[in-house]
Order: sequence, then C-alpha cells, then structure tokens
Amino acid sequence: MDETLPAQAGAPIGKVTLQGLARELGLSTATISLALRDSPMVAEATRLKVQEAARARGYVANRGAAALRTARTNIVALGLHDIVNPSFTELLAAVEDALSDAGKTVLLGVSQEDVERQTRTLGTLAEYRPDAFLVSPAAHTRVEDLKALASTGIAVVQVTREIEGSGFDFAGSDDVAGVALGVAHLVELGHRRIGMIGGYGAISTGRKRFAGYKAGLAAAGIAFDPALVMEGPGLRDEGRKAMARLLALDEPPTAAVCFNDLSAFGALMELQAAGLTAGRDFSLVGYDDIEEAKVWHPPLTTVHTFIPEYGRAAAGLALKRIADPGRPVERVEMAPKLVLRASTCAPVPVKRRPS
Amino acid sequence: MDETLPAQAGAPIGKVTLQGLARELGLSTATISLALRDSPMVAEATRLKVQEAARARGYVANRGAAALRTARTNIVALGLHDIVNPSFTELLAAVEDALSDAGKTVLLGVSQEDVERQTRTLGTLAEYRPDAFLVSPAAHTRVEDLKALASTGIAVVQVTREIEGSGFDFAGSDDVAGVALGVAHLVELGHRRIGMIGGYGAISTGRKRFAGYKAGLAAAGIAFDPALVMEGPGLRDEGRKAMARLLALDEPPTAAVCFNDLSAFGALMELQAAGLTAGRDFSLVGYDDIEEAKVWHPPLTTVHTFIPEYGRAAAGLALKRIADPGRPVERVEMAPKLVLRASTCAPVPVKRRPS
DNA sequence: TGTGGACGTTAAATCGTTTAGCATGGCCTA
DNA sequence: TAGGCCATGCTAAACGATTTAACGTCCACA
Repeated sequence: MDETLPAQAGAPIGKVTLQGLARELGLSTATISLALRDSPMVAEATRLKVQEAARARGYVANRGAAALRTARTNIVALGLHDIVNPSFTELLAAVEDALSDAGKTVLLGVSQEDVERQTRTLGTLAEYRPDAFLVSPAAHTRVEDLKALASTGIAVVQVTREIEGSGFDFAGSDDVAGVALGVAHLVELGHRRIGMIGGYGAISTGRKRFAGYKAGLAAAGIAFDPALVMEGPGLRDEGRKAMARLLALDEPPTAAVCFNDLSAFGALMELQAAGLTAGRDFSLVGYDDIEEAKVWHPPLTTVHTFIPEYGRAAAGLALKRIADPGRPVERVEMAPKLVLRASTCAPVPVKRRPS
Repeated sequence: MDETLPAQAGAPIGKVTLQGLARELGLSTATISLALRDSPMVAEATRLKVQEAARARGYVANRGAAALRTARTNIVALGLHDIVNPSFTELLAAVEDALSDAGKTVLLGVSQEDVERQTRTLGTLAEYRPDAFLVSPAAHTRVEDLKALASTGIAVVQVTREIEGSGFDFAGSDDVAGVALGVAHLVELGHRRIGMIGGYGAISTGRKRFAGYKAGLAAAGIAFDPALVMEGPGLRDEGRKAMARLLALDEPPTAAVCFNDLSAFGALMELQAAGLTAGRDFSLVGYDDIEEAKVWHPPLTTVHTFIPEYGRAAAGLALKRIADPGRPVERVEMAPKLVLRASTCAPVPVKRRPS
C-alpha cells in the first residue's frame, strides 16, 4: 500500500480466487468456474458479468488446483540428455512450439548423459504429474529405468534416441538409412577404405548409425574392417582424437563418415592441424546438418535429418497418446537426405606429414 | 492385471497416495507426511517404516497438491524470447543447471520475439504459480507488460535483456563496456571509420551496445557518423544485408563492430561474397563469443560475455528474491573480455569490386 | 501419589478448483 | 390448475497434500 500499483487500478495485491469472485458477485464457485470456461450451462448475461469481473480484478486461474481435481495438468515433461548440443536445441525449439500450440506447457529436465541424474530428474518431473513424458534417454539407460515412469500411467514417448524393447512410441530419423547414404556417396566417389568416427554402443543412435555404416559397406561389397571404427561420444574433442588415430594407422582410410556433425567438426580441425584439407586430401561426411555445418571451411557435406520435423512428430505422438492411452505403439522414422557440400572428393592416398 | 508389471513386484497400477499409505500402515496422513519429510517430530522407527513402505509401494509425491497447501511450487518459469539463437542455448543450459541444483524445476515458455505471444505465454506460465519468473523480454515489451506479472506477488528477474524502469533484478553483461572494448581494439589498429552492424532500439541490449559503440568512438575522439550504423535484429541475414549496405557507401568504413556474433557471421559471408577477406581487407569484431565464432574462417575476433556465468547469476538472484521478496533490487553486470582471433587487421581502404 | 514434561501421534482445517446431482422458479401444455 | 419440462444456478463432495493445536501416554521426580 506504500506505493500505487502500476497494474490495473484497484487490482488487489493478494490473490483473487474463484471463491473471491463468487462471494463478490453473489454467485457460487460452480457458476464462476463454468462461466469462465464458457459453459453453455450458464446464462449469457451471467457469463459476461463473470468474465468482466474476472478481468477487472485480475483473476489468474490456478492450474495446480484444477489439476488436482481433474487429474490433467496440461504439462508435458521433457527429459533431454543434453541441450547444449546444437542439434538438441533445434529439437527443443520444435517440441516447445508444437506443444504450446496444443495448449501444453513444457517442464524441462536435463540429465547430462548421466543415468543417475536422469532418474532423479525424471522422478522430480513425475511429481508434477505431467500428462506425458517426452524423453531422449541418457546413454546406458535400461528398459526398467523408463518403465518406472510408465507404471504411473503417464504417456511416454521417446525422441531421437530410444531404448529398444521399451515398447514406447518413438520419433527420430532413420539412422541406418542415413549413414548408409553417406557411405554410398563416398563409394560412388571411388572410396574403398572408409572409416567411421564417433558413435558407441551405449545409445540407440550409436548402434543404428554404426549399422548404417556396415550396411553401406556391405551394399558396396566392401569388407568391414574394425580397425577403421573409432568409437566415442559425439563431441568435438572425440572427433578430433578419432581422426588423429585414423591418420596414424599404417594404412589410413581415404574417407570417413561421422556419428554427427559435432564429431565431424572435430575431425575437420584435426585434418587442418595435420596440414590436410577435407574435400581435397580427405573426404568427410557429417550427420544431422546443423546450422554450423554450412559455414565450416570447407562447408561440410552431411546428412540432413529433419530434426524439427521429427520433434513436431514426437510432440504429436505424445498428444495422441494422452488422448488415447490404449492406442497401438507408433514409430515415426524420418528418411534423411544427403546434402552435398565441399568436404568430399575422389580418393587420395593420405601422405603422412614429415614431422 | 493382464500382464505382469516390470516395476516393483506388487506395485499397484493405480495411484499411491499419502492417505493410501496411512490406511495401510494404520497411521494418520499427518504422520506419513512428516515421516517422509524427515521431521524430528516422528519417531525414528516410524519414520523408517513409513519410508520403507513408500518405497515399496512406489509412492510418488504430488507436488501440485502440496503446492496448493504451501503456496510454493518449486517451479521457476523461464520466459525467453528465443531459444534457437545459440547464445540463448548456453543461457538456458546454465540456468536450468543452477536451478535444478537448488531443487527448482524449469517451466519453459518461448515468445519468439513477439510481445503478444509473450503475454499469452507468461499468462499461461503464471497459472502454474511459479515461485519466480526469469525473463528475457521480447522486443517492444513495455514496463506494464512485466509489471502485470509482479502484481501477483511472484518474484521477477530479468536476464540478458531488461526493461528499463521496471525495477526488477537483472543479470547480464556490461554491454556498453563490451562494445567499447571492440571499438578500442579497432582504434588501436588504426581504424577511424568504424561501422556498427545490427542492434536496434527496441531492446535494451541494442541500445546499450549502440551506446558502447558511441562511447568507444568518443573515447578515441572520433566523430559519430550515423551513416555507418546499420540497425536491425541480430540475425545472420540482417548482418549480411548490413554489410552489403556498408560496402555500398561512397566512403565505406574499414572496420565494423557487431551487435552479436550471429550478425557478424552474416557480415563475414557478405565480405566473402564480395571477394574480401576479414582480417586482411576489412576488420570485423563480433559480440558474445559463441562456440561457432572460433571455427569461422577466419576465426572471429569477438567480445566474450560470460553467458553461462550470468545465467547462473540470474538463477541466484531469483532464489534470493524468493527467499526474501523485500530485499533491495540487485543488478549483476558481468565485465566482458575481448578475444583476439583473426578477423581484424590494420585499416585497408575498401576497393570496390569491378562488377 | 500427584504433577509436569517430553514425546509421538492425530484430527481437522485448508489450499482453489471441478462436477455430479439437486433445487428453484417460470412457462407451457393438457 | 396440475403436471412436466427447461433453464439456470447452487450444494457439497472430492482431489492430495501440509500444518498446527491438541491429545494421550509414559516416565521421572518431588
């Protein structure tokens, strides 16, 4: 009271509730509630009067209370293993946009690729009783870790990554086909000795992209050589180290596909450090096609995976499962597309640096 | 019951509530509630028994119900104007991390730089009764738009951007000093004709960075020339267009500072398209130092603004204000730091391309 | 044998909604 | 005029937790 409020004149500082409005208008809370939600059960005149009063007094509904009654929060919990990775930013933005269009609000949890933290985080999210969980599980997550969520009866949808055998809806890209696309491109250029950088068995995308690599080789009749596979998480540093190891081989590959663009960037850095140029001395294909891929020097040839598209699809799956929990499990796998830029060329035997 | 549950054996499908546990253990809900929260008012033995039962039956607290009673949700609403912009991803990650460490959960809303959408979004977030709002307001947001939030008694903290005169806590970078730093660097290299790319009056960062530009010029005794200022939102495209306009001037500048790295990237593209190379034919200084800045060709000289640091600071301010709503307003302005890379050089008169 | 505490537990109120079922009154019809 | 039917709005009971005053018990001590 010590200073005039800048908000609506006369708006009370304390909370305006349904009951407050009811008392003030001489109506019951039931009527107020119905009127505010445009129920046909309340007379037009009453409805207008109530809505006007609500606006005037600055009434803000309490969804928590409503949720308690209706067992519907309109919250979707989003459990991501990482958000600094640019590909997940795109995903997050698309998911948020799609859900907010549908009247849902996003409650965010980040596991930082740590199963224990993920368990804690998902547990906390669950306490808010979201209508659905949308998760990109951390590496090493087991089926039981996710099943625990579902036992509460909440819809669960996996995005990008999946836990095989969990039996939940899934939206992501067709990684096997995607990486095979990259390999096919290299084969077409004449490469026979093709490495794989990044990706590892602890996550589904790692396994699928690796399978795509093998499938690509098989399709071209090229024997698989485990020495050319450099496992690791898809990070810049890992990509860099992997490329160093590839170049140090007795018989280095002339090209490589990558688990994702981030590891491709690391590989590009290492090539540069070794005095080599991708697209002239070595061929490199990334994966995902994030914004940064086109600005690299040379611009990265990569596989576009339609992240925003499958993000929206994942949101859609969640909405559909909320509406009908009994529906059959659905999987959406977007077909990726090769984007030719300038980081590949015909094979050139890698000449070791004098140093 | 048609199939065995993978969760804890015997875990009921329906919801386990405090009351359920109470009935089962022959205790009152009061005792259960106290026991679960390790209250000293309940005997050790009882506490253990209750906690064990809760674990066994898969009890998950209902925070919505608790919040109704306690008027504390442990939710912090995060209202960002954008999340695809990489600098905001870093911010989001830092804020989420800091808040989750403090036991708060993030409810996300994105305004997409649209005041009307922001109003809708913040309104929705408010219905969940967050303990605090953390906002980076959309362009053109007015004081009243934010005041409406505060009138509900919820803590409001601004991050990155601020609405002057709103009287809320703020954490961000000292943009005036930051851009002045960039200008000083160019001046030191010998530049006298320095342009400014991006930034506009609709947001505080735009105004402050512009002020920094003018302050930098003034400190060097260089007259301000409005023809060298290219206003616009800080996007790649805008930066590109701005650089094109600068180059088309009768007397183009030999250098420019930018509103942010994104517009600097656009400017770099335009330079390249014009057959020029930054760091040899033209000098360019970015702002923010996002991950991508160091991989550009040439690597971008820019001003590092410590985004994660002020993100954590913002989270801290929110926590402090929740704890003590009456405390005096606090502002945190991180001092930025110049990062020298390779996009600047001594002045070279811009020679128009023959085309 | 009272008295007084300490201790553990509980009853009951409360938070702000929603909703099923019921009451009221007016109007139409038979 | 009675009966039935609508339209409208109300009553009251949830929803699942937290909180606090009050209530036994039990024990120690004077």
